Formats: sequence, structure tokens, C-alpha cells
Amino acid sequence: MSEFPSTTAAAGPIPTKDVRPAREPVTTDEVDRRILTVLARDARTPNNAVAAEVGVAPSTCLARMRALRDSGVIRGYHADLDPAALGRPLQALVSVRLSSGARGRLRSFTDRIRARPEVRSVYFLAGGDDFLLDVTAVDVADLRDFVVEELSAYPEVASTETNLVFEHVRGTAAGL
Amino acid sequence: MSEFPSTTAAAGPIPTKDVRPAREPVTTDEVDRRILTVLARDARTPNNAVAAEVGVAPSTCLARMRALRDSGVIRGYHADLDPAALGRPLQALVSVRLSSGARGRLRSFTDRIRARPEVRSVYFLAGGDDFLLDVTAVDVADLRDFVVEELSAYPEVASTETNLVFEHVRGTAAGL
DNA sequence: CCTGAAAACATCGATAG
DNA sequence: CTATCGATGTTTTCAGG
Repeated sequence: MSEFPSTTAAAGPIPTKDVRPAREPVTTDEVDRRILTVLARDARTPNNAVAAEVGVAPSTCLARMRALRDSGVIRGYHADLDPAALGRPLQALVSVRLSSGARGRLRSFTDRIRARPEVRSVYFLAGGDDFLLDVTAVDVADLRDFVVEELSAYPEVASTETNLVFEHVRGTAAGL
Repeated sequence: MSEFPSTTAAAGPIPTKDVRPAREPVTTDEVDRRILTVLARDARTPNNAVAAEVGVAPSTCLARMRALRDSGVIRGYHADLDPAALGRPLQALVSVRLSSGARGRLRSFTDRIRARPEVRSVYFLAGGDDFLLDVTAVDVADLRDFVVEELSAYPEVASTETNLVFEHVRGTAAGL
């Protein structure tokens, strides 16, 4: 089994049937893309509203949405929560480098890490660092605790580097 | 006016009414958090089902969801698309450093950048680099084109550093 | 791909704890 | 603040053309 089974994956207990990780492109037409654009902008847009916006019948739109979901083009639908509004006003990017002997346990290590409430997402990297964590924190002490006690405490971790995030904005095109 | 008006922001033409950026925490109780957990996992869960899952009446659930949306705790709902399935199998993180004189034009520069289809998100950083781009590409040539022609071509850009992303996974807790 | 009809759901106001 | 009820319009869903 590969160390990196897919280019990307969705979160936690997914509302998923049997979505394949999609190593190869799925054929999509203009209608599909317009559906995706609408759902990327507002995932709670009712099916019939999506249909009206892209100019197809609701039944057709529904079938397409399901196909896109089942084929893995749509990985899931997620509410975008504001960490600051939830009492986590600090955001940071933490680069982590593992000791060379620990690379084999990378997966189990990151599985533990990504379940933590601080962690928004994990990037597995090809470069000098092994991975990058997008994290939020209640305050600097909380951030320090996470880095020092949750990361650096493990012998697998060779080094970390923390960069504060002033602001994080989504791309406008959202993957299209 | 501040250079960084909010800690985070949502994408493009948002389906938003007047959601404030939420600099301060919003008071939420256990019911709210459970609603948020459900919606973070599957944003298309019907109000009915959310209500049943968290154990409140649908009317109550609906009112809370709206309050959470209006107070800015929920920034939006987005379909999570798989770039690989859409013909963009390459993902990378590009760190960008601007020339010191160009920092004042940072906002207009990044506004142009983030509208590009390659850009999934933009992190404004406090450290040595000015910002970090999460980008996808069709192939290496496409990636190179973006970095060389879209970034390095501008005099504002002092330097860039590109790191390939093997895999990107969402945190399990999704912001709670 | 569409239409159409039945079932499920969202939404509101009134009422009450 | 929360829950329940009932009425009304909308949305989803599926059978079939």
C-alpha cells in the first residue's frame, strides 16, 4: 500500500457512500461545472435552485449532483466555521520535520494529530518539511502548548516552525 | 483602516446577507456546537435531520442555524471539490515574499492572485514570507507557468518557494 | 433529457411551558 | 429561551415517457 493513497481527502466521519479518491480525471461537461460552481459557492443551495441557475430540470440536476458525489468530484459538503467566532482567534501554520527513522510512522502520527481540535488541515509535503499544519488556538499559550506538548514532545518530531496567520481567504475559483 | 480587517474570510460572491467578520467570540452552547459539528461534516444535512441528531425541535434548530449564520460563526457552506478529479492532479504550496516597498499594495496584488483558478486559498503570514498560496495545477508545466508568469513576473514579488503537496486532509474536528 | 405527481421538508405564526 | 402544533408552500424523489 502506498504511503499517500490519494492527492487529497475529506474530513472525519464522512457522509460518504463509497467515494473513490479519484486518481484520474472524471469527465465533466459544462453543466457539471456550473453545478459545481454553484455548490462551491453555497453548498446549501436547494437542488431546484441549482437546476434553475444552470438551466436544467431539477431531476436532471439531482442525478448529476449524485453522480458528481459518487464519482468523487464532490468530496463532501462542509460548513465553513469561523474559528475566531468560536473562541479561537489565533491561526498559525506549523511546519513539521520528522526524524528520518520516523517517516514510516508518519501516517499514524498524523492521524493522531489531525484529530485534535486545533488542527484545521494537514498538508503532506514533498520538500524539506514532512508536513504543514493549519491550526487555530485560543491564545498564544494554547498555541505554545500545542506545538511544545503535542508536537515537539514526540521523539518522531525533529523540528517545528510556527508562522502566525494574519488572514486566510479562500480562492475565488474554489477548485475550478 | 487595518491592513487585515479580519482573521479569515470566505470566497468570492458569497451567498451572504451581512455576516460580520467576528473579531470577538460569539456565545454558543452545547446545542449550537452539536449543530455546527453536524454541518461541518455534511453541510447539506436537512434541517429536520440536524434537529433530530442534536435532539431539538426543527423550529429551534432552524432558528439556531440562522443565528449562527448571521452572527458569522458559520461563514458559508461549500462543496469540497477534488482537484484531481477535475483534471488538476498537482497541488503545491507557494510561499511568496514581496519587496518591502510593495507591502502597501499587498491587498490588491493578492486580490488579483486569488481569482485565478489555480488558487485554492491564500494565507497572509506574520513571519518572513508575506503569504502562502495553496494552488493546484494540471501538470508541472502549468505549475511552473503560474509561479513564473503569474507570480515572479511581477516586480512586487521578491521571491517564491514552491513545495509539492502529496496529500491534503482536513482536520477531523473542523474548527471546534 | 424531460414532465408530473407523491412524499418529505422548510417555514411561519400562534400557543404554551 | 424552548417546544409543539398545524397550515402552507417548496423541495426532493421517483416513475415513466
